[in-house]
Amino acid sequence: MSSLSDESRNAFFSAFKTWDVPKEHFLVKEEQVCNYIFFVAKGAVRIFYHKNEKEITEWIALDEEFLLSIQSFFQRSPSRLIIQTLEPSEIWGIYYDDLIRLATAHHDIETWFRKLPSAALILAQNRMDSIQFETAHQRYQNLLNQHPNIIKRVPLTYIASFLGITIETLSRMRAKQ
Amino acid sequence: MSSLSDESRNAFFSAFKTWDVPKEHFLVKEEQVCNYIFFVAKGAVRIFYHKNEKEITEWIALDEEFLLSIQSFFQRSPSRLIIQTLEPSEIWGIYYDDLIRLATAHHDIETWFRKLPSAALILAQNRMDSIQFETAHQRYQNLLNQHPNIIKRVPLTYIASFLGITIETLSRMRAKQ
DNA sequence: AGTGTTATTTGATATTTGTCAAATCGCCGT
DNA sequence: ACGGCGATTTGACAAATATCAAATAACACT
Repeated sequence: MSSLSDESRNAFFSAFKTWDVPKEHFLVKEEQVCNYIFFVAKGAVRIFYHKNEKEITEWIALDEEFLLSIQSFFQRSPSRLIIQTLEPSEIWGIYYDDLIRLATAHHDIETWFRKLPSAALILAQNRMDSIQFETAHQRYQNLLNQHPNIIKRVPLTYIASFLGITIETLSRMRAKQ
Repeated sequence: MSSLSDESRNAFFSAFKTWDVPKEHFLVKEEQVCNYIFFVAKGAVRIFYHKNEKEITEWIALDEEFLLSIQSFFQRSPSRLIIQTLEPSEIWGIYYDDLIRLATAHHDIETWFRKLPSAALILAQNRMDSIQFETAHQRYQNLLNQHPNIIKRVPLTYIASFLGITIETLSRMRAKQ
């Protein structure tokens, strides 16, 4: 994003649609195609999937963060991931076809756009790393350091699910500072 | 790959270079750019990275499997991942520039190529899922079912590292069938 | 074949985290 | 302010896996 020219950036932001959505509104439902790259202008949104009967939180985006189902958006296929607001939120979104049009017209947008999946892959690998090699306590501390607002604003269930631990364990960690 | 026309497939395979490499040969060293998509025609290759002082196995490819550092190959940036043979192997590789040339000439190759990062993302997410929600024993059983040859041919250290458990635990699992 | 080296197995114990149950807190609507 | 209900905390205990140490097995080289 920082790599875009002013002109491209303007074109990019002009293409956004905006919505005011209530709490627990679905931006992408299960098996829907994710047609937008979303930007959470204000609010809180979780991205999760179903595993057995449970809902597994993959990420929680607060104010001024992008999110989407990369796989669904890029492969134009139904999404395993579900995207839902946790608070009343102001959401922006750029539609797939519009983004393709922009990418055709602006080479730097094209470049940015093309890098998204492999950038997401790096994030996924980092997260895997953290689940595999860090203790639950370290993961909690990292989240606390890097995203204190998530800890403050979001109910324990979602955080515990994101960290891959039980609510009880998370509660105990929180207790000893 | 199965989606390619015969013509494209021929063009694709003609573009491969081939090498006979000894055991413990590096196909990609740390911080090098991964310039090839590799195909392990015969042999065994591990892909791993350094975490603290340790080597973490990300995957082990045996005969007739593709592998590469997606992130490095697509972003043209230094690889965190290291690729090294575990046995004397016959390796094929298609060079980045050649693949780009092919993708320009053959639309189905372009499509295949473009999907690689988001396809890899799905695999990464599945693996994360398995690390997060399956027990070590389940992961071992799955590997045994899906890739029995890895268990047979590859030293415990690499397998244990891939499964995210200690050698001792793996040895014990193996003991009780 | 014999020796040194590395890989694997086995045992005892510690640690981390999960599970189940119950108590308490905090918020929402009236 | 009150009652109710979901969210969070706390406790006791169980399960899975790691750690450390030692024994044994497999292998590579002369």
